[in-house]
Amino acid sequence: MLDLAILGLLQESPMHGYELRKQLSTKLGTIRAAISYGSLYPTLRRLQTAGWIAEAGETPADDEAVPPLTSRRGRVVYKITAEGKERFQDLLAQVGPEAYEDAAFGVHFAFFARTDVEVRLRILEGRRRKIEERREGFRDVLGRAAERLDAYTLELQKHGLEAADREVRWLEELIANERKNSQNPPADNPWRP
Amino acid sequence: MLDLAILGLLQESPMHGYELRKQLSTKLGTIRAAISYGSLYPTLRRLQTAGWIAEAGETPADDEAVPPLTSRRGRVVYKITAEGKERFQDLLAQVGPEAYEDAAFGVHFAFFARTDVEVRLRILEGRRRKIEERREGFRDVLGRAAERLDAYTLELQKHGLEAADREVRWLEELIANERKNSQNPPADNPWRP
DNA sequence: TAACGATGTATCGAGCCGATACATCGCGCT
DNA sequence: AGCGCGATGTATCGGCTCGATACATCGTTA
Repeated sequence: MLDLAILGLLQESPMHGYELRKQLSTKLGTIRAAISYGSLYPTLRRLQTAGWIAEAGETPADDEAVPPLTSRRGRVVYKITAEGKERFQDLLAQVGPEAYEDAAFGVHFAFFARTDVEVRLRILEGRRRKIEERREGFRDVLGRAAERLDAYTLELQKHGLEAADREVRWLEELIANERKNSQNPPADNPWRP
Repeated sequence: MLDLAILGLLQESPMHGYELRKQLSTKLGTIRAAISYGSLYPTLRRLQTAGWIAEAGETPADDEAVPPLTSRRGRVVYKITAEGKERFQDLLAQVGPEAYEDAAFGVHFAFFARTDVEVRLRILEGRRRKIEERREGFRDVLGRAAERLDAYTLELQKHGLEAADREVRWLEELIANERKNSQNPPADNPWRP
């Protein structure tokens, strides 16, 4: 899940850890909050071991000795490898039920511009079903057990129901748009690097 | 965080793990999804070791031998202890910055009916500040960097902004209500067991 | 009575987070 | 010049949590 996100970002341009984290935070909106370094760095090492990414060297220039003193660790820039790009495409295409969860959905959605239309539709519809179920859960509680709940729990349920409802409508718009655009030529796939 | 939730529920009535999980899921609305058994059972044991909760026995009745055969594990009902009730009150009152995070906020909110007004206000206002910051983050991205983003990322940001905006308004309503009710006698603290 | 789904307890590996430590860089203040 | 301070940057550790899995019992229905 983090794998997909990192590979996707590195595909746009080489980057080091800190930058990666920042881009992730903004790109993923509410759904996925911020990624922590305790997850990021181990993942980077795992990806490097697997061969999906490699260090990019940051122009070593012409020094005689390697580090003069004070170990000098400096920033580590990573770039994606050819195998990494394949892996990215695989991850993009293979959509299991976990892709509808909050976090994973956010990541998948963030790279929709590089995803096939059919896959996009599959994900959006799966997500919609999931949120619809959540919405029905709220409805049930409010309908069947409202009198047994205190005022605050009730308020929380009402707010949850409304949020779910909005999200379903949002997804519906997106789905309708995909269908329309897949009829006549999509004109463009607006992704600006 | 799970501690608070479990102690709170057990205060309403003794319960076993499975039931605990169900109640949690519905009571906590969207904010906190479902709690997994991999978290629940270890936590229960920890709480029991600490002395906050104890097994309630489930009416052992009058059997001569303990388990006839087939180890017969059966359901384990837990009840809260006196120390546990103290602990619950402590956890309710001590509101650090972590109480404004999604998960913790949901749990705290779920037990607002048994929380002091000042504490309720502190939590609601802290939460509002947090969501306001999140909202500003979305605004910044949409204002400053909109032209550099692809259509889907843009859409995600817009949806995030709208959701954050709604939540701020919701919190504002709740805060206004608290203030109003803390002026004249609250009339009642509607919590039905 | 046999099958099946809901109920129920429990563990394991892996992922992820928050806190923490440490180092460097650029900037402004005095 | 010197000093501090916040942003940038890499890295680890303990602990919590999740998803998957296993296993057992109960009630209902075919």
